[in-house]
Amino acid sequence: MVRTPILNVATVRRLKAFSWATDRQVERLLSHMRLQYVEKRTVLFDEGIPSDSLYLLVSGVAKLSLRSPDDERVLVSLVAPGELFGITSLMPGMHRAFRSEAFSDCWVGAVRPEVFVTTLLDCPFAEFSAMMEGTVGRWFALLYRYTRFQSSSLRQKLALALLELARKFGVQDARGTLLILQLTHEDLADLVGASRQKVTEHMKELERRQVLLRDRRKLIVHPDRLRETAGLPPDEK
Amino acid sequence: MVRTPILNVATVRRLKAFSWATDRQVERLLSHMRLQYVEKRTVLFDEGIPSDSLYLLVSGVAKLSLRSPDDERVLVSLVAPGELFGITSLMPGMHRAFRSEAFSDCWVGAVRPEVFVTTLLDCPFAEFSAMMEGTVGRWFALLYRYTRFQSSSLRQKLALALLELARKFGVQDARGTLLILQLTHEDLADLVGASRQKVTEHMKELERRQVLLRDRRKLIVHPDRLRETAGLPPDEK
DNA sequence: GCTTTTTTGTCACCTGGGTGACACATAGAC
DNA sequence: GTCTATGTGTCACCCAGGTGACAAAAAAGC
Repeated sequence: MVRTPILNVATVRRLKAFSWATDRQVERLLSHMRLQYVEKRTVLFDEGIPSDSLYLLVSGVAKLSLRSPDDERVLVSLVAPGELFGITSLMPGMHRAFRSEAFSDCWVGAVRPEVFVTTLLDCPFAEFSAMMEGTVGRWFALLYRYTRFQSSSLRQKLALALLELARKFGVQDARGTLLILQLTHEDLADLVGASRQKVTEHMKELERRQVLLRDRRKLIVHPDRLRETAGLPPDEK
Repeated sequence: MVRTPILNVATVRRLKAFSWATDRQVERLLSHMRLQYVEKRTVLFDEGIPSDSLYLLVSGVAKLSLRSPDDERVLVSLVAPGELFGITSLMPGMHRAFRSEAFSDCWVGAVRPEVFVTTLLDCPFAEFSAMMEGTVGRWFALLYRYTRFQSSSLRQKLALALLELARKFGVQDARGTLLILQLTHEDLADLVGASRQKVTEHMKELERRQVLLRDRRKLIVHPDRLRETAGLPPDEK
C-alpha cells in the first residue's frame, strides 16, 4: 500500500518555487490542491489537449516528451520533486505542448492556474496570462521549434524554420507568402544548424518543386506545400 | 537622415503584446520608454551581461544568437516588429542568455522591467519575478540546453545532458555526484536525440576515462571532468 | 531457485550532411 | 558605369552517427 505524503506549509515553503510566498498564501494554495498518486508509465496529460491544471511534483520523477513528425519519441525533460510543471496552463487557451507521464511512481498535486496566480500574486488571472503570452510566449515558441528539430532531417528543419518565418514575417502575395526579410542561405544555415552548402542544395530543390520562389533576394513560400514536403500534418497550430 | 517613428497609444495598443492593456497603462509605459535607433549589425546586448532592460522592437528586424562551446554561431531567433525581447530581465538576477543585434536597421524601445510589470499588472516586481522563475524558469533552462545542443557533437550533448541531470537529480557522494534515477541508455538516447548504440559506446568511453561510474543501475558523475571532456568552460552557471 | 524480459556491449555496414575549393552571379559603393 | 564584396551553385571527398543483428549480462517475475 502506498502512504499518502504529508504536504504541510513548512514542507512546501522549503521548495524553491515557493520560498518567497507567505504562509497564508501557501496554506490557501494547499487547500485547493488535489493530491494524486500516479503509477509509473501512466500518462498524466497528453500533447494537444487543453491545459487546465498546473502541477506540482511532490515525489517521484515525471517525464515530458513528445512524438516528432516521423514518430520518434523525444524526451524533452525529466521533472524533479518540488518542481512545477504543466505550465502551458498559465497561458490563455493554450494546449499541452508535451505529454507528461510518470517516469517512476509519483505523487502529484494539481491546482487550477487561476487559483495559483490569484493566490500568489493577487492580480487577475486573465491579465497575468495575457502578459505571459506577450512575453514568454516567444520562448515557448522557440522551445517548441527546437524540440521538433531534434530528430528531424535537414529538409524538415528547413521547412519548419521557413514556416516559422512565414508566420512572423510573411505577407500575403498573389504568388504565396512573401517574407519581408533579406535572408541569405548562410542565415538559414545558422538558424537550422547546418552548413551553407547543404542549405543551398535543399533550397534549390524546393524551388524546383515549386514550394518556394525568389523575387530578387526575397523569398516567397507556399506554406501548405512546404508542410507537405516536410511530412508535417497540414496546418498544425 | 532617419525619421524618428511615432509611438502613440493607438499604435501600440494594436500590437498583440499590448492588446489587452488599457490606454492609461500604455500611456504610462510609453512615457517611460527610451526610444533608440540601432544600426544594422550593432550589438544591443551580449550574452552573459546582467539584464536590466526589456525591449520592444518598433521597426526593423532584430536577431538573437549565441556562440556555442566550439565557437559556432547559432541563430536562435529573428524578432519581428511589435515583439518584446530581452525577457531574461523579467527574472531575478538573470543574465542575458543570447546576444541581440540589429539584423537590419531598427528602432527599439527600452523599458525597465519593474516599470513594465508594475504598470501593466500592478503587483510588486519582486513577486512577479520570483513567480516567473518558479514557473517558466524550467522552459528557459530547456531552451538553453536545446540551443547549445545545436551544433554539438554527441559527446558534448551527452555531457550537457548529464550535467543537467546532475544538477537536478544529483546528491553528493564520496565518489562524486550520484543521480537518484534509474536511467537506461535508451532514455539518454531519447534525451539527446541519438541512437541507443552510440550512447552505449560513449558511456563506456566515459567510464573508461573515470568521468562516470555505475553502481548497479545508478550513475555517479564527476561534473568537473565531464565539463572538461566536453570542452565546456569550467563551471559555467 | 529458474525463466522471461529488459538492458548493455560490440560488431559491420550505410548515409546524411560537413568540408574545402572554385566558378559564377548579384548587389552595393563610388 | 566599373570595381569589389558578398551571395549562390556545384563539385568530390570524408566522417559522425544511424541501422540491424546478435550475444552477454542484469533485472524482474514467480
